[in-house]
Amino acid sequence: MTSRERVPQPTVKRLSLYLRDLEGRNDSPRDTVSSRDLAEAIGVTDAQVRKDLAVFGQFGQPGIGYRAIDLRQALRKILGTDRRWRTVVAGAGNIGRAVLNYGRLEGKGFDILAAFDSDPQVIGTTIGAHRIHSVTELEETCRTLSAEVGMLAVPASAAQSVAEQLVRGGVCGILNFAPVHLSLPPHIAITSVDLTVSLEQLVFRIAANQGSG
Amino acid sequence: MTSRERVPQPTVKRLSLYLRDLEGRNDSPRDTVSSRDLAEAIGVTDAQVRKDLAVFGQFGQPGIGYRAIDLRQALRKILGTDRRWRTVVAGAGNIGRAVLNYGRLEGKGFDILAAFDSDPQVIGTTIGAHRIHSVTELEETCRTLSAEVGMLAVPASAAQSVAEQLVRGGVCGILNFAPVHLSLPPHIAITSVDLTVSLEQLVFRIAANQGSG
DNA sequence: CGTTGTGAAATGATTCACAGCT
DNA sequence: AGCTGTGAATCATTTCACAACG
Repeated sequence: MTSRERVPQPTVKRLSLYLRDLEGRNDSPRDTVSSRDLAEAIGVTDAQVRKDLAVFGQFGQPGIGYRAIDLRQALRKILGTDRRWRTVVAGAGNIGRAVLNYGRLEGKGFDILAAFDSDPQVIGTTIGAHRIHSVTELEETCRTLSAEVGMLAVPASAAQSVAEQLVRGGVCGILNFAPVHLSLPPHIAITSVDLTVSLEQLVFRIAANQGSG
Repeated sequence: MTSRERVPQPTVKRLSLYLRDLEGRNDSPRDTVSSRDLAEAIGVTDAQVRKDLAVFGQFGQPGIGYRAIDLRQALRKILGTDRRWRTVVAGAGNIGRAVLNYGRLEGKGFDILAAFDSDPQVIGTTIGAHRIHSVTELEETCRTLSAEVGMLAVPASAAQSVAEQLVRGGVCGILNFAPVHLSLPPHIAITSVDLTVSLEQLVFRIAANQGSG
């Protein structure tokens, strides 16, 4: 596979969207999909689709398109969802609960091996078939389980500290739901999701739409 | 205010992050913050901060920095959180519940006026002080309430249809949690949040780190 | 003929570097 | 001296347009 060092960030996001579309189809082994099909499905240009896929090699056949099944498998491999990821969840508040109940994560390759919270009322309870452990055990448990991915759903005030515990526990990537910037060693991958930021983007665009008629 | 038509998308996102940082400070009326401070807080360069802010005018004083209180207020105005937004929530499953319980939305200017679901077991119950109505009433209720923003947290299979109902109900922006691309008129603003896409970005980057490690 | 893959051109975003203000 | 605002330069991404292929 092409070296992953020079992949445009926007491309990675779109690859996920192409894959999402392909996973939603039930195609027979010979079904093909064109760059135009995928482009319409996610709302970009067909040239964009071809450029995105070309970063990782040649998947298509001129005059025909892409074999849906093969492309799907190739995208899974590129994105890393062709294997399983040992995952833990830190924080069982609002967002943590939603994640633990989400269910579709296992199907996408993410095995939730443990969940943690600091609230004595919550520790020991079960959410979405996952038992909640004390956050004091987080670091050691992560190490024992060889956890690779941490989903961080604790309050902003605790986020940096718990993130550092995850890192000491050996995780190499954190999905951060807390509304703070995490400062961690550069070899730790971080992706952040912030509801407020998303809402602000939305209403900015509403205002922009209205301003320009 | 400068025309909103030519604002780089990445800038809008960073403005939210600057604001998030400023909201987390408790500053006295004379406190100032430099582009370097903000840059470190969110992990970008100081030149980037100045360029971002310069899009909307001149807020700073050479040699001094930005007055924290003023900058915060300016960012709220730019992003649209200096006013209130009439908001509804469609879908009271996992994600809808997390949103309804989230609590901090009101403080950010988003008034949740109504929530809807299709499940008879859920209709009539109360989640986070919000009563759940039948989705059959969605369009009319949105119109009656003059709803402006819809948060879409229904299953993928229902998302396009419910989104269209929101639009007919008069909302002008949708925060889409469903894992599908929405096709709506161009005057409707859409921001999408997809847990799976975020996770795939994360694990792609983990693999990239290890490949070049 | 339809469709891919891809250089070349165009557009967009970030960084540099420094004049000018406090 | 410290810091902003900004034109110019660099870097990144997207779009164009078309040769080559099935």
